[in-house]
Amino acid sequence: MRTRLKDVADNLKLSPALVSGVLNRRPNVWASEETRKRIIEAARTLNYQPSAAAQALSRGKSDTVALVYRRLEGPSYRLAYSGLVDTLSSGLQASGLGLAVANFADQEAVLDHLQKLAGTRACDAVILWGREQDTEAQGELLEKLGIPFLVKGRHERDHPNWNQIDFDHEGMMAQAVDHLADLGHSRLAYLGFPHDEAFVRALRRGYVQGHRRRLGSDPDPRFFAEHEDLVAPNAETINGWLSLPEDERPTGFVVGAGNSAWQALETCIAQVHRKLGFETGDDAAAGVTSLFFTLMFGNALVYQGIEIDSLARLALPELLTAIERGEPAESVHRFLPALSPAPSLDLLQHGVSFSGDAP
Amino acid sequence: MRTRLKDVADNLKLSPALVSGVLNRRPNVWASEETRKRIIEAARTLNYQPSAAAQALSRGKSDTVALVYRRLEGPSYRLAYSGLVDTLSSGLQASGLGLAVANFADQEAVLDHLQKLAGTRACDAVILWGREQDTEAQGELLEKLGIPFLVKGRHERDHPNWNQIDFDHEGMMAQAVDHLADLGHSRLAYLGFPHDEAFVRALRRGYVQGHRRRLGSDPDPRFFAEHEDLVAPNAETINGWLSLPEDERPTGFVVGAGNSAWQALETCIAQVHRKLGFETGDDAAAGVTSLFFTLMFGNALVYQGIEIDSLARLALPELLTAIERGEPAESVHRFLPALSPAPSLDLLQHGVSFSGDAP
DNA sequence: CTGAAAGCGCTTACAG
DNA sequence: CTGAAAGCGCTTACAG
Repeated sequence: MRTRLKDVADNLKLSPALVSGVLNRRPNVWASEETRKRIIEAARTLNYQPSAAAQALSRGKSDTVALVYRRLEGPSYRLAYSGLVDTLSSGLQASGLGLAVANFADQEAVLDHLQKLAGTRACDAVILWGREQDTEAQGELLEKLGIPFLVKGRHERDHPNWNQIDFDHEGMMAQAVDHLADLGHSRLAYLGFPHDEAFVRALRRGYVQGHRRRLGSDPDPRFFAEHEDLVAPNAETINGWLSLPEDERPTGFVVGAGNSAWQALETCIAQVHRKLGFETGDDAAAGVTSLFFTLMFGNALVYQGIEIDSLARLALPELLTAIERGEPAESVHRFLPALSPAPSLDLLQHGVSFSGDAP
Repeated sequence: MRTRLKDVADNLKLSPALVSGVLNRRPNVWASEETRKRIIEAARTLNYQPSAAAQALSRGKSDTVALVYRRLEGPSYRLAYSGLVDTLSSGLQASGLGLAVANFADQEAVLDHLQKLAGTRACDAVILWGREQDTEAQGELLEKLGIPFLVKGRHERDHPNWNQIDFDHEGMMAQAVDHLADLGHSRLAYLGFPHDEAFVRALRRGYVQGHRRRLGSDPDPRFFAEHEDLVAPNAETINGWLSLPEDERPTGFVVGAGNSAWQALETCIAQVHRKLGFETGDDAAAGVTSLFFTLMFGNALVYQGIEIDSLARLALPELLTAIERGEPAESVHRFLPALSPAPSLDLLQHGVSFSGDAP
């Protein structure tokens, strides 16, 4: 049988109220040092653990934060979330809070669940993760329901007062431009995603603004391409660029896309007997990659494994404060990761060479 | 203000007990169809949601399952877990159960937390994930505490009665041997991990037994190598194999290791102007890879993205039954995925060739 | 078919 | 410094 508060109190011939007060360090509870010691000792000896349900019921809070999101298909989404739960759970645990996770296939189910969470009081706060097109309505619902929340994404325009967190995509692209300019490249090209999502727009914007600021001009529109995450369409565009006269073609590449763009870039460049690198005469590239990525031929600086958990770690304190105070947190967090060298197989050092075929 | 059971009852001039009984479809509650309809309708209208805490307290169960694990460092571990939480959460949700997640840096903290979970009754069952060396003691603790649990891993020897789930690593390796033999290869080599973990041993065992069964002999001990997940040591071994006389060297490769082994294999084979493939004259390989993996030069059948969530999906029903019955589930589940073609860049089709240097 | 009552295990004023 | 009492919002026999 589990030991209850009453058991501890009976054991010490004290009232449950006093034992409860001491164990919870309640400020206006007066007990001699001696009594406190006995209480704490007895609780330990009897292995007393307060019932979570009873505490939740009487305190009116669950000491639980819910992570709620719409499930997205495909391994890249999975990847993008990996590590998130780890970080959230351990961060919350450190503050004595539990993490409940719930995900659903469609937005309607998510909204239903949020409504239910509010009704059953199963959590004190919510963390929303996912694409802005989903999280926006989710946040609005929580706002209406008066539940503190933290949302991943870029809602600064329509909801500047939301507690929100995301990468500083603009800054990331600007850093990439700076790096290439530092290496001496002035004709830059951009490989991005074609999607109409907030982070894609931010990458785009960051590239354009970085280009203006650092190189004093708008990017050459010929050298701006956005393709799905497939090798072939990227390769076609890149081959077009590379077939231009030597003094016209781009030599620096900013990547705001996935691994397929990188693979196309490396392959195409190798086929014209060049490579990505940091030396004079090398072409150069910088930008984002997926979590697992290895260059085959050359070297480049990348945002690799840009850790989604950095985000969580950054915004969690604010959320915790909001939970304690019971009022919404208001803050926009943007995280700017650093460029670092991508791992490379350095195949060119190991006997690989190319004839001139195009993919 | 939230609406409580009492509000619904007052509204209908009924007793809370009746309303509760009808809403929970309790069998020995008698109410006219008309009354039932009115109750359900009123609950809907008033947006009544029973308090999770109150239900947990009075029912003595939390309708929550806890996923507890020791946090392992490194992206490959992350990857191996990605998708797990998605699957568990949605699977449990479908049965009206919530998922609580807690992870800790070290084993001691995990055990503490399990003890606490038992004491606070914060969950009805636990799912343990991680390496056998950790989960074994965790499972033993839960067994002692009398909490139903499901554990990922291979505990069939010491705890055959545990509800446990893992891949059929033996079967996977045997399938790989069969595939290579089907292609006509008889001199096989094995690239594995050097670790003393249950799944590594199972891969090893599966290869050896598969080799015996299909090829009628023990594997050639010269062609058996286990290296850390790094390219260089794998490449050294493979180069040794490839330098043997044509009619002695292995032509089929079973991989029970990570992407580095594959990268070494591909590079070394390409440098002797061969490639992995399914045609006569090709070398061939089959085995496990990490979630994100692309061949550069050739083709092979792999267990790619062997989905950890298949495991969860497979064992969850059993766990749910155990929770309902309140007694431990007893069952060993092994999941055998199918080999499928790895994605390939097919660089050999696109102008890549090799000189003879060694990595 | 229906309702009053006790109980789940805590917390929180409040009176001493 | 201490203890009796009410309350959190349900569920569950139990008596009608």
